[in-house]
Amino acid sequence: MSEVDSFFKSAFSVDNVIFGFDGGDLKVLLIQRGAPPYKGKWALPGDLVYPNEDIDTAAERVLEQLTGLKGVYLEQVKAFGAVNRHPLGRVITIAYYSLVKTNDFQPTPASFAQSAQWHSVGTVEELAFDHNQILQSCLTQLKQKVRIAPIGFELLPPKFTLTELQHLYEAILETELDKRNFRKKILSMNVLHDLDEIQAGVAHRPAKLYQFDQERYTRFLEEGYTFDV
Amino acid sequence: MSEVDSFFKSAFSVDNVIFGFDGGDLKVLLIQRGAPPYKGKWALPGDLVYPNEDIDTAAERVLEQLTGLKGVYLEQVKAFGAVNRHPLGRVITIAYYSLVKTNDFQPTPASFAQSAQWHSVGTVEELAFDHNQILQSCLTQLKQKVRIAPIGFELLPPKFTLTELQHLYEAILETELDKRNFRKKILSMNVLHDLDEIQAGVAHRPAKLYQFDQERYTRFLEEGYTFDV
DNA sequence: TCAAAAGTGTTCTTATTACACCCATGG
DNA sequence: CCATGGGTGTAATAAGAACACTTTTGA
Repeated sequence: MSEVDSFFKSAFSVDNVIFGFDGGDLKVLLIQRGAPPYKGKWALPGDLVYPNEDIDTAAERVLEQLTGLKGVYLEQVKAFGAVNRHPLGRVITIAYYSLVKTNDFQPTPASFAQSAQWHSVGTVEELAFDHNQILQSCLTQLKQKVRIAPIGFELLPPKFTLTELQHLYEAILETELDKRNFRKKILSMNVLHDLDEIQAGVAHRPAKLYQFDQERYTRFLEEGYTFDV
Repeated sequence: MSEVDSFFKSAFSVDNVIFGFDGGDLKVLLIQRGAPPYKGKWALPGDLVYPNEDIDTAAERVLEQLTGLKGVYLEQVKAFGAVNRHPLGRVITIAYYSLVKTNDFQPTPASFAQSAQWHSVGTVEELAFDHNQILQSCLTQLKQKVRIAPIGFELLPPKFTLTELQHLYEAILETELDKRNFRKKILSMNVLHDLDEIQAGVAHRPAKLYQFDQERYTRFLEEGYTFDV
């Protein structure tokens, strides 16, 4: 084997940390590996990148195979490339995270998985490969990003209450927020559209429903507006 | 060729955006390519990752070959993996940036380069591959990071004046800062050690010299301190 | 004595925090 | 009528922004 060939004796994969929110905890969608190595262990969904496929496309493909979803929020975090991270060869992986609405689909284990299941981020067990480390990096990045960009909405249904939004931020940031201050701040950003609708069928005063106003946000961005929770 | 083999018909490289500061502009160290493709064009220093080499190690190696420096600030940004980003095959690259003190070395073109030279970040010409895009990503990340972590000091000599530090921040953040407010803020963080020394040989009132106090910063971090310019 | 950059405080404005009660609904 | 979560305002404090003059040195 020539020297150049040996450089090409390696592969790359993508791993996708799919975040969801069930109203209480921040969740991550894990698969149980259906093939060695680490058969039976929980892991992040991922796959090798096809030779003629962009890495972003590969990440979208992994997401779609597992959830059926297209066009959801997806962001690359970084590459993981320790020599021995994969027991069967040299495989560098590119980590992504996605934000999905848990009600939009039922996870269907893709070819590479025995099963797929939501796990609370706070109580994730030991995962295959270096996936705990990857999850941690994605979580750190999400925490930062959610404060400076209006991406939290990606985890909520199109219509939501302010309390739901607050609980989402509390779950992601792992902190408690003051109800009045949170509402004041989020409403003062002017990117929520008051739908003039209220919850139905709840055993308490029904809350108003809001919607994220993407158009208005885009317009504000052009004027130099910054989102900042 | 089997299907599995075709997955392994690819390589990965690292590219390292080496930032420096000359007192005025933020600089980036570019090489002029000595071999095809893009022979003669300016590019980011980079190299293929050896089969038995961690990607971080590869980035350190590229840096050392070009500068002779070890142990300097180095941070991964992200991977670039469009199918056609490299004209000769499928090559994914992992982008890093480093912060160096320009006075510590003279760049020596490594084997892969005809020459190496500092360029002002603001006036970088068209580079080889997708390197303009990579540079842009690293710059964006540096801008964010420099505000929340005391890494600016990595670009300055061990002893520096507050005005030099301010000019550095102005160059990175592409903004003007108020002298009094900047000094108040940076001194209130208590991570600068006043050396009780002053500049010599300047045709104006000599400035006091300061040093970044890494130990004190580390101690503060443990107490939950956050750096924030 | 001039030019050039160093050094220094105060006021005003804005953002952040802390905090407690009444309201609407379903059971 | 009770339990549950929804909804609201103000005062105190802290952080950020704006701003001008005196000092020290070398030429």
